[in-house]
Amino acid sequence: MSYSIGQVSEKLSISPYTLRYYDKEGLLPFVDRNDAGRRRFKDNDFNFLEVIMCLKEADVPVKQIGDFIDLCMTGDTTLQARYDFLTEHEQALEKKMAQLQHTLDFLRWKKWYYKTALQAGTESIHYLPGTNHVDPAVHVEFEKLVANGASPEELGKLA
Amino acid sequence: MSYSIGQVSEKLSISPYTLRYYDKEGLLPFVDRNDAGRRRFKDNDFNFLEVIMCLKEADVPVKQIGDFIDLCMTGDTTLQARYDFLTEHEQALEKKMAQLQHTLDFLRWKKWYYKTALQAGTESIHYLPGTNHVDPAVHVEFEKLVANGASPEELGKLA
DNA sequence: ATAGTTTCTAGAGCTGACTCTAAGTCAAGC
DNA sequence: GCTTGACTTAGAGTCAGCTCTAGAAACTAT
Repeated sequence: MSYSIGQVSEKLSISPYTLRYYDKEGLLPFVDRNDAGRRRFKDNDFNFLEVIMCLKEADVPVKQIGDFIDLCMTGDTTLQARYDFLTEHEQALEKKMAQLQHTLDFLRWKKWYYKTALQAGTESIHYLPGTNHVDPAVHVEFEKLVANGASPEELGKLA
Repeated sequence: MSYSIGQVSEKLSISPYTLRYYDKEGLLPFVDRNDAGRRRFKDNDFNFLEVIMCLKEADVPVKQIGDFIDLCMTGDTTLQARYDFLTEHEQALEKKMAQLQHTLDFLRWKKWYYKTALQAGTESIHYLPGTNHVDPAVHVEFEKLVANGASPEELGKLA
């Protein structure tokens, strides 16, 4: 069973332009061609494509994905290097997810800030008296609620 | 207390170029200028900068961050819109984190694939007999281990 | 006062990742 | 045989998000 670039494009929701671009960048050296020079993807190629999409999702630059594919094509001598490559990006991803959790918590504190402002009808309840500058005590209050067991997610929810 | 662009750059580890670029894009309308036209950041401005960096971290495009800052400058009539904006990006971020968890699990299954190949000294243990195509049963085996309570993270770890 | 550092603006340049155009090839249906 | 549509290449164009340059003005330290 083999697939044209259009069929692969359809299956993976990637434009044929992008697939050709990946090929040009050396990400698809495993793809065969027919007599007319047209790309014929095999079933096994989807394993590679899956890895490529995974690494893209993990924000690995196209060039580095190409390096990994090169390792794959070289054979068993690169097994350790491939393992190390994946470990490196696993760690980067873990770090990123921790960072995003931080970001999410910040977003939720800001939601609580606006929720309470909405309930008061004005943001000025959060300002230092006589200014339009936020009172640092407001964030402290939020942190206190969280420390007492409230979840940031729930605190941000509008009734 | 006020801060020059260089001091802010230092504090937040953002280049002055980038700060000026953000200003040009309308992200910093709250920043004052001195008589000579130089930017003077106030303590309160760091609240805005914190929000800007948070939204950047959440992959919100610069233009949309500008829209949010515009809402902030407009006053209490936009409280609901600001709350909704944050909710929208909270949801996008939750979705993204779920996707990244998927990606992480995939990375770990591939680590296990290479770990077992390394232990065997060759990737060919995963191939269908007489081919260099991966046997789909290999992934099934991994999934079985996970279903039986093994953690993908541990399975991928080299002894 | 002067040298060195920092800042200012406008605008050019860069990078990554596509995205498309042009001109041509090939396969399928009428 | 001829049209239609999917494919090919090389190379140009686009977009976001910086990043830097040039030339002028303004602080800072001696």
